[in-house]
Amino acid sequence: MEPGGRATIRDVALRAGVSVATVSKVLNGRYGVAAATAERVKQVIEELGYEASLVARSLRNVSTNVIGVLVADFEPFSTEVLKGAADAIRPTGFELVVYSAAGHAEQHPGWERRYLSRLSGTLVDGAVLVTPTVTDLEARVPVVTVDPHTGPVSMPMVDADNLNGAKTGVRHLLDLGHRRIAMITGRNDLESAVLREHGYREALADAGIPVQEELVMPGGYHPSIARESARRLLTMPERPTAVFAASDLMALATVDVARELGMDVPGDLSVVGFDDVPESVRVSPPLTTVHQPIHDMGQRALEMLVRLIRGEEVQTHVRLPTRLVVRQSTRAV
Amino acid sequence: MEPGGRATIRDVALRAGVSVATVSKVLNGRYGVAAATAERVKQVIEELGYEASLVARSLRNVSTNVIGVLVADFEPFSTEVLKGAADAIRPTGFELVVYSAAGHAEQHPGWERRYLSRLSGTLVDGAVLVTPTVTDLEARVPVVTVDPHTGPVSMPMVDADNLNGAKTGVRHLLDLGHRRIAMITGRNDLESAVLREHGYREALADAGIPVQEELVMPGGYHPSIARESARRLLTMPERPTAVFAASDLMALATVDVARELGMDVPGDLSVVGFDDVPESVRVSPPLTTVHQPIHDMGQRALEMLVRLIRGEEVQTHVRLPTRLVVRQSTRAV
DNA sequence: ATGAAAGCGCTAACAT
DNA sequence: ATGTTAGCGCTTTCAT
Repeated sequence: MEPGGRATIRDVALRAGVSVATVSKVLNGRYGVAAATAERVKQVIEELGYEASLVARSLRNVSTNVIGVLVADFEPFSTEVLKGAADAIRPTGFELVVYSAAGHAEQHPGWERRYLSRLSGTLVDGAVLVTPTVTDLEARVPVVTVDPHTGPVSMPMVDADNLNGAKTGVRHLLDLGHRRIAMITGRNDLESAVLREHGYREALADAGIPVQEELVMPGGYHPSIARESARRLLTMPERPTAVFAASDLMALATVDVARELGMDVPGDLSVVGFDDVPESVRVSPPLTTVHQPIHDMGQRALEMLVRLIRGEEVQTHVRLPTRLVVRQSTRAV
Repeated sequence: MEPGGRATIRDVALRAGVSVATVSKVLNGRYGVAAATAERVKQVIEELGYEASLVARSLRNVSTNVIGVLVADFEPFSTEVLKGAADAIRPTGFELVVYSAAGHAEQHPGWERRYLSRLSGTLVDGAVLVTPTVTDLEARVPVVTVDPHTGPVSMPMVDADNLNGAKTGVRHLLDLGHRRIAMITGRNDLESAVLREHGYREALADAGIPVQEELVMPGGYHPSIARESARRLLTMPERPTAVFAASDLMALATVDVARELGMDVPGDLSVVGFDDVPESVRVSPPLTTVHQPIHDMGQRALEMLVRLIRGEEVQTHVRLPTRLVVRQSTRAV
């Protein structure tokens, strides 16, 4: 063992005067080692601060006792899922490794397939995929997805009730007397975004108000695109009195634009967001928005995964309720 | 290759009618492969959706192009560090794996040593340790620590200016005319907590006010312990008019206790926290607190690590400034 | 009770 | 240009 280097099982074996096989047995509590020998080996392990390499071990073993969470990036949504997953993993005895494309995901669509391929069968016993773009992966380990994109979803999934969340948000505006309600949409390739738009349309339909297509503008979940759309909406001859945005960040952009145009929120314009990100409460006025139980989604996904790994049955689709949080960006007309 | 299973390099070799060595060469862009052969191999790789196992590869290679972040758990502090690290890693081309003890850390002090041992020399080229309890690890890869515990720190580290942050917080109370200022401290084994207490003492000393030891109470960074201390402080015959808590969560606990005792914050009691966690703005009244640039700490730590991996020089200790955020939990006496 | 040896998937030095 | 082989650190038969 080089100075400063990591001790390997061979270093331990050498120093204890036994074979690596014996050390391995001690390590894994297998039978067939004399008490005295085991004791000596343990002592050397202690001295050397030896710890078996996760990599070598998992190359050899079928199971690793490690669960993987794959994320495209660390942003508010994925980190919140992570917290939920961490809470759920505690009692299970599994350990957690999170693997991130670190923003290279856009350049490589299908990152989840590649990552899963790189990790499964070796490093992890199962994986949680957060907002994957590919939804019909086959892996040699169980996989659960959280808030996947559109497409045929062949994997167990956890998502929020985007449809009813959107309906509730729009109905809130309706209840306040708004009739000209615009929407800034998300990305069409995201199942959640599509459902939020459906919710908007259904809420209006339920109220007997025809959807005016010119009031439905793209936002792409991008503040800059949302700004553009907000500007066009708010400078229309007959402008809307309320805007429902498919995400908080887009709602916030809308508030900004309204301000720039000299309007007061909620005085001249009511705005409802979606997600309930931390920022939504830090801004002024605090944003009325539809809360997504992101933490719980992470928790449930992990629980499902563990059941799957243990060979138990699971519900293939868990949909968690959303709820409206009324703050101060909405007001009666 | 079993159906549904992962393809290995052998499957690719077999199907392309070449040796595994050739496939490996194609995979790594090495010379010595005929264009036609390379083409065929690439096609098979495509067909099979083959991706080299990270584990097998890193067992063999010295370098893996992966950076590890080791955290005891996913909580607000560590996830914020993660976001910073993710932002910093983007331009570097490294990928990120986060390994978590998932709450088993308390039971196994020295988790960072074990984890580092399990990962270094194999899975990762370097590691960032978030709030490690052990500060003098030697690993075979570069390591940078974020906000480490007390002790001889032999590794490069990033932390916040806890001393001046605390001084600023206390001085703010002093400026508001407070004289009986209590403190609820953190954990003595944490360098940051010790410095916060020093800052409190220095600020008082600078103002010519002797520290009254009965006003310095333990909080252990634990809301429940903080509650106990707050209760004792606030029921003293000559109770303090202000409390400086070493963390927001303890400050919030103090506010709760004050309420239970029928006091108004900030009317009857001013409270200053430390950290500026998201909750501090969600509560009522929003908390005056000392902001820690956690995101930047993660970013800087990762940048340092990459330099270290590349064999460049780094500053061994980076201390980032804190700043006071005045909200509504403080008022002049 | 102990150890020798094979092999997990991969890369690289060394044949051919 | 291609293949053979050794070996990374570990676990697990299978001998002894």
